[in-house]
Amino acid sequence: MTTSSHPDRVPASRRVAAALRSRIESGELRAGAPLPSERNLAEDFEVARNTAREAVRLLTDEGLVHARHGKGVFVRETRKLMRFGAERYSHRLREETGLSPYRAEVAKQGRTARVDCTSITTVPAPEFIAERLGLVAEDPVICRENWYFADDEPVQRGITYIPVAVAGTSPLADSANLGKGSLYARFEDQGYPIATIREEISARMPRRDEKDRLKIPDGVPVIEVIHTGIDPEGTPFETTVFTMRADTTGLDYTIPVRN
Amino acid sequence: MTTSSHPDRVPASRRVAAALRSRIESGELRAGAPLPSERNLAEDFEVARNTAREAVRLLTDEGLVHARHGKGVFVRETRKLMRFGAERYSHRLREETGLSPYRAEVAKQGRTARVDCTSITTVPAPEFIAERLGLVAEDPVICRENWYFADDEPVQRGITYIPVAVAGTSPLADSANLGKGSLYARFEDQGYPIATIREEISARMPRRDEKDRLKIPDGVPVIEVIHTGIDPEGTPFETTVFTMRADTTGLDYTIPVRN
DNA sequence: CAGTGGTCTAGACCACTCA
DNA sequence: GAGTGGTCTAGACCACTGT
Repeated sequence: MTTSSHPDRVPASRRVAAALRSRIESGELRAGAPLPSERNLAEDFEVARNTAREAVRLLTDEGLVHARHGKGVFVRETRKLMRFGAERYSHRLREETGLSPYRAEVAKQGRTARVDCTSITTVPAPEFIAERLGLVAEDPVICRENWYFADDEPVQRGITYIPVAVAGTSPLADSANLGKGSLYARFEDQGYPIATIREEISARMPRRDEKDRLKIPDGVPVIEVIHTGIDPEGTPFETTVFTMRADTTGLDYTIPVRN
Repeated sequence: MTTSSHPDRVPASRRVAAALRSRIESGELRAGAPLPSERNLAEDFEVARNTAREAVRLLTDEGLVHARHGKGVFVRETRKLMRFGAERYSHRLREETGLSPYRAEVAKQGRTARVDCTSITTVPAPEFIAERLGLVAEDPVICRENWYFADDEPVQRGITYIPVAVAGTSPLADSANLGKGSLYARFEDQGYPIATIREEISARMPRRDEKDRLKIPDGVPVIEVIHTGIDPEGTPFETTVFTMRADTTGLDYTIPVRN
């Protein structure tokens, strides 16, 4: 009766993880509180340190806790989300504040925005960009890479593709400093007021380089938005790929439904 | 050991991971192809099996590969996304097809939809629901839990909250079978045609139970959408929390920009 | 310095898959 | 039965953080 083929034996690492998880969910371990050290967990649960470590990793992969080298493992703080919506492209908001959509959003949350334009190049359009801009692949496009910060913390990256015909000789084509109202004001100058946006949204785990540059902790995915700006005639004039960390950033759209 | 003071700063597991990653990105290892077994990797790179295993785990956590017990580790297939947009709430689409928004979307992709309503209960409104429905917390709401499948694969879960005043004695309050056009047709019957939707989007790693029930592989996040349906007078009449796996599902919105 | 997590080793056995 | 990944042990040393 004691031994048999396969009892529903739960691996030790999951048992330890489940115990910790319930102590977190019950509120016994609050946000910011340290977990017992791996060596203590090993002792308390009578497992090897590697097994305790595996348990902690399971929680890390769920985004419940995060480790700080040399300090300990802590219950993750629930961070306030900044949610970005369609109104950030509003002409009125731009006129009232003179700010770019990103700056306006961050200012609204009482934080300090910074945007670094790290590169402006002309490249052949990748296929998925050409599709969205009504070009054929390899057509040249201006490619602007921007990094967005709030209180000096990296928040998102945006890579904007602009047909050369749209950018012309305007600052869009080569100037890092776009002036008052920023990118969308310049599109308006060029004869492309934004009337409609298309936003294609997905989520995935960050690649190593993204994780490093956006300082994304373990167990946190990124949201990827392929954003396309469209003028009143239905002509797309720019596509931007945004990549943002999902624990501090989200989206919020209010959309009329057609009948 | 070769050097003593400051040997190469890159841990062996990351070196192995980087080597595999570049073989994947170069196309040498295509989607669906097996990686060398952990024991082979250990031998080839002259590390312990656990170290090779750690390397594989790094790739798994990036969503690049996935392990199948007893078979091997395989480069993940890029699966075609089903993207859900606002037009799925369109009255016209409903009239033309007689289908619920989900069924219409899945049919459009040539797959077979199934929706299981697993529970209908009346509960006190959680705070975040009460906020969105203009209620006070604890007000009773109908709570409908639905599971959505495409070709018998689980795709998403939706938990819909409806004020009892809205549901009345209609099928919304208690019937799993909602009839032609489904949920949004019934709201229309009750005097709440959908005019506007608000969609709040975030992403996170799945909890253990979500991972199991949605059959989500390692390294794949979920997208969470808090959807609120609003009538022409601006009255919200239902809020649904959707949870969907991010490797097969996405969102696609076309939104007019206010000036 | 002591204590923490990060990496690594060299084994072992279990659970699953497939020929 | 042979080969795969999954779990586990009992050590070891390194890197980082505090005092």
